[in-house]
Amino acid sequence: MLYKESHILILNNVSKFIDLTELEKQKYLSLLTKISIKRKSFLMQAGDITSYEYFITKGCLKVYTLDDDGAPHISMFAVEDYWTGDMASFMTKEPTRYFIKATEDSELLGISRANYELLFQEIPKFERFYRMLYQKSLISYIRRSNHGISLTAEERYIEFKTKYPNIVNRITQKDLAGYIGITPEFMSKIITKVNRR
Amino acid sequence: MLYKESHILILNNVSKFIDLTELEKQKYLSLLTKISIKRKSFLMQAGDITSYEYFITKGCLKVYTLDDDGAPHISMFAVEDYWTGDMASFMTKEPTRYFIKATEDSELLGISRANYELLFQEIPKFERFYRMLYQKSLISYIRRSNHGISLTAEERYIEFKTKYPNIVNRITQKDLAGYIGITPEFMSKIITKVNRR
DNA sequence: GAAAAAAAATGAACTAGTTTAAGACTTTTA
DNA sequence: TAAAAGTCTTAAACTAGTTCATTTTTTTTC
Repeated sequence: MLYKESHILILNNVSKFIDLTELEKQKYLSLLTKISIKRKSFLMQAGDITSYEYFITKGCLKVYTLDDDGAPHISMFAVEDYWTGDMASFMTKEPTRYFIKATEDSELLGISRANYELLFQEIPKFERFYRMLYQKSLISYIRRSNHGISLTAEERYIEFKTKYPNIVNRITQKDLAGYIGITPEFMSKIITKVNRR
Repeated sequence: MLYKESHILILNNVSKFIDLTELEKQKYLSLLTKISIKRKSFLMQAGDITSYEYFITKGCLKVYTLDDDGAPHISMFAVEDYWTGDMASFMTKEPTRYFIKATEDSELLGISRANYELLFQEIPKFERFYRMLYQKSLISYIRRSNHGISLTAEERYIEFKTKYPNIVNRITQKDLAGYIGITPEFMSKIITKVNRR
């Protein structure tokens, strides 16, 4: 069977953890919705109740909250082969506190809450897939939550650059500051300092 | 069937997400190892390759790393009804960077790597249990990793006190500082300031 | 229950990161 | 392609949090 490029990407992602038969692949793909989104538009805004989780097949999006002073705090950049969304709102049906905005024209595959539940009934192997996906994410978020309180801003910047060299060049310095957790002004100083070496 | 108190605790924890038959319960319990650990002794030290994940049935433990200057950074306090361990080392068999030390005499139930894998074969429902457990943990670690970079130390302290009122009284101010990500001296100042209100 | 060890409080001098403001540079839009 | 909007840089004054040193209080140990 010949698949579209975006479908190949998501099937490869799934195959990192579980094997699917041709029939299961087709069933799985039938539960997904293709979404195109223009640069600068929103996939989600604070207050929304989100009914989808998303897999990025093309582009880049930023996931962030706004604090009381209106300053953005970026929790992740989602690029090709990443999953994103607000799991808390997806699970509890409570309004999200997140904004998700495309920083490039992007293409996603979404799975709705209903289809997510259906998926486990139809192909129980997906419990394993998500168990392993969440386990892996958990390891990196535990790491990140420790680094947020134990590393200096400069150390966090160097870590980000090393870990995601491909993402650094696709985002603005201002957004990077929002991810590292500092002001754009101080981000500018750090970058000047680190590059001077 | 009559169960030991510690077994009731862990079965209740599991039943938050999945239902087990009597036979499955007994099978599950047979895969667990009971561990007793004295205050001030280590469940795990940096460099160990950990082969267990742990459920706490009694007591309190702190999970932490030491930075280059030897300062401790506490990533969680594990009390009754919590799961702990180093998932990264448990999964990859690489040496851990964590220490886990009992702050009270404690009792745990451990599941070995071999039995963890066996569990999924014998009772596939456990894929679902761990999928949901990890999903829930993920939500709170995403939150924590954002708060680490976006809140002040005082705000993080107030959040911790509100979220875990039962834990605050069981740990030292010094350990709390290690969790909040500040020095014990500054922790002391914050507590004096907040309590003065 | 006394001695030792660890934790907590306090203060002064310091550093990492913020705020505000202004000018230069780059990207977007009409 | 010019104007507008947004991003980046620099610098001075400020604040949150650290470091170091000392004293007091609490907990542990024998």
